[in-house]
Amino acid sequence: MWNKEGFKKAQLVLANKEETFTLDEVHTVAAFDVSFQGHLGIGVAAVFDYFSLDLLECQTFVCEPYVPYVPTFLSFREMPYVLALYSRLQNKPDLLLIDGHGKSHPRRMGIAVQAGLALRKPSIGVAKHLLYGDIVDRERGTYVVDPVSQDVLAYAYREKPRFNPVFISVGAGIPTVEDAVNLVMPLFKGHREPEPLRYVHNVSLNEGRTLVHGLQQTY
DNA sequence: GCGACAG
DNA sequence: ATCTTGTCGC
Repeated sequence: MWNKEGFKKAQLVLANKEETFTLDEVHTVAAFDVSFQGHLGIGVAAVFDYFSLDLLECQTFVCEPYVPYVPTFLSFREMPYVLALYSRLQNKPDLLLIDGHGKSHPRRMGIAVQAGLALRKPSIGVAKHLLYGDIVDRERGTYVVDPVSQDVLAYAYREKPRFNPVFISVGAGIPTVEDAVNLVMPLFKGHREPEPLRYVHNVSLNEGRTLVHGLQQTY
């Protein structure tokens, strides 16, 4: 079984791990997302051309989650999907885009960080809700800073003035929040979330509904 | 003790 | 995340 203390220790150990990889030229980007239908989790990964946003590949992985969702331990629930999906990708991407936080996490160990470390690939987290940190308005925009160290943890980005922000944070292999923002900006096309994440989210929901319908026809 | 809490 | 109906607006 699992327990919070064990998870927390694992996160603290990982937090000291060295990142032996860095971001070089970005030609392709892969987005990951997981949705849930009943007792099943539907993970989806899609690879896109970074510049044209042409879809190069899309993979799906369905299985029951091993652990429940517990705040600050999301990665232990969703990482299995990310790892399985990545291994199935024929086109290994240059950059990972993860639905969730990176270092904007109480122990700097959001799922985007763990995914980047595990797969040895630069990664960025894009979350729809704040998990940890204080919102501060600065001249250059709205940021999330650590309440203790004041470190900049994320950038709150609004594609349009009326949109709720998404929180862009560094996962692994990327120096600063500014770098993460610069890398993700070209992927926004008028919606709250960047296109690759919108795509995998939609596929995940559709796959889930298809599965449910298929099961219902069994009755 | 109180409030917050990615997906 | 998911459970859920209609509704306002570009």
